[in-house]
Amino acid sequence: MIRNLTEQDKEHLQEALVKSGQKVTPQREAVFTVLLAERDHPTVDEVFHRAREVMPGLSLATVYNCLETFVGCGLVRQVNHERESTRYCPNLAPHAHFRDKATGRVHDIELPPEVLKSLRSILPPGFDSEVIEISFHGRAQAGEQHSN
Amino acid sequence: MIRNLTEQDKEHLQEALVKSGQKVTPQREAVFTVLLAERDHPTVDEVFHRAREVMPGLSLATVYNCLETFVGCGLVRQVNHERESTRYCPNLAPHAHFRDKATGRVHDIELPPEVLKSLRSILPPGFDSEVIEISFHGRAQAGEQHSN
DNA sequence: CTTGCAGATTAGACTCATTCTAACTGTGTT
DNA sequence: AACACAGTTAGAATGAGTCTAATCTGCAAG
Ligand SMILES: [Mn+2]
Ligand SMILES: [Mn+2]
Ligand SMILES: [Zn+2]
Ligand SMILES: [Zn+2]
Repeated sequence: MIRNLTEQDKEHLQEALVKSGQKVTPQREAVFTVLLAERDHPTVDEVFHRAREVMPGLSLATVYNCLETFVGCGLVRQVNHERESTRYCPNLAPHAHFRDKATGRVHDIELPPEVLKSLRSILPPGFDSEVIEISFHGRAQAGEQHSN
Repeated sequence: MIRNLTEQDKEHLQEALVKSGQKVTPQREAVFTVLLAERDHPTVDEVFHRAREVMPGLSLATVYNCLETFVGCGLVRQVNHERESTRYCPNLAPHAHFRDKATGRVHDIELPPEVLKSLRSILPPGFDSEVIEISFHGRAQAGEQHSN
């Protein structure tokens, strides 16, 4: 269930960390592995429990630290929905999030470049946006499986 | 600075409250007045302090209650940005939010119907969204005054 | 080798926005 | 008057997230 990182993934991790002057550690590998294994936008706590199965001594503080580090070096995105616990997403392609009212699950929604562009175009001159967050909230029919 | 509600606004408030089986109270009027007076997306605490100037006995709990009530009956929108305190917005037209990195201020960004439509169109069949939240984060040049 | 250092990890304390609880108030009804 | 009921209130509780201070872990210098 928590299969190991591919060589590709390891390189991706290492490059991003080293590029921002930080080290690859067993804890960071474990946390990153968890994020890639199941792309269901886990909360910190969920990451913590999953990672512990493979590294029992891991602390919650370290999970917070690792995730912050990953966000900082662009390996992972933070996903916020209203006041709920922060979730984490390793999908680096531009996408929106859909939270299912019924299940609480969060799905990735592909964001085509032209839609992104039309969104940017609504900003009046003088407004320069680095981050755009788009989140939907509603119902997804069962059967509409994870476009996770 | 906290000028009174117009007859229009009073009717709007009353209608929304009564329609959902709730009462118009002095506290609710005060909180609503604060929201309409300065449309700068205040936090609960900011609403609290502003409303107190006009109603010194008002409690923080009541401000939370009023705002929740208003959101519930569609008088006001909640605005979330990452993990910051929740803000409140009485602008009922469809719009996005832009948070200025430098000042922390939140600006309303008009959302034209065709952009809203193109956004809805990215949802795969089976996904039915009731709420769409769009937030930008970046820098607004001074001089780009409140498109509040 | 030792030692020193810097970054990383850890447990636990702490913060603070928000929620909850239980007492109280005000208004309208029997 | 006694009651019902929504709303208000102060303060306690919650809990995600942050901070602190004590280790740990490589690695590099002496
Ligand atoms: Mn969100
Ligand atoms: Mn937001
Ligand atoms: Zn995602
Ligand atoms: Zn707004």
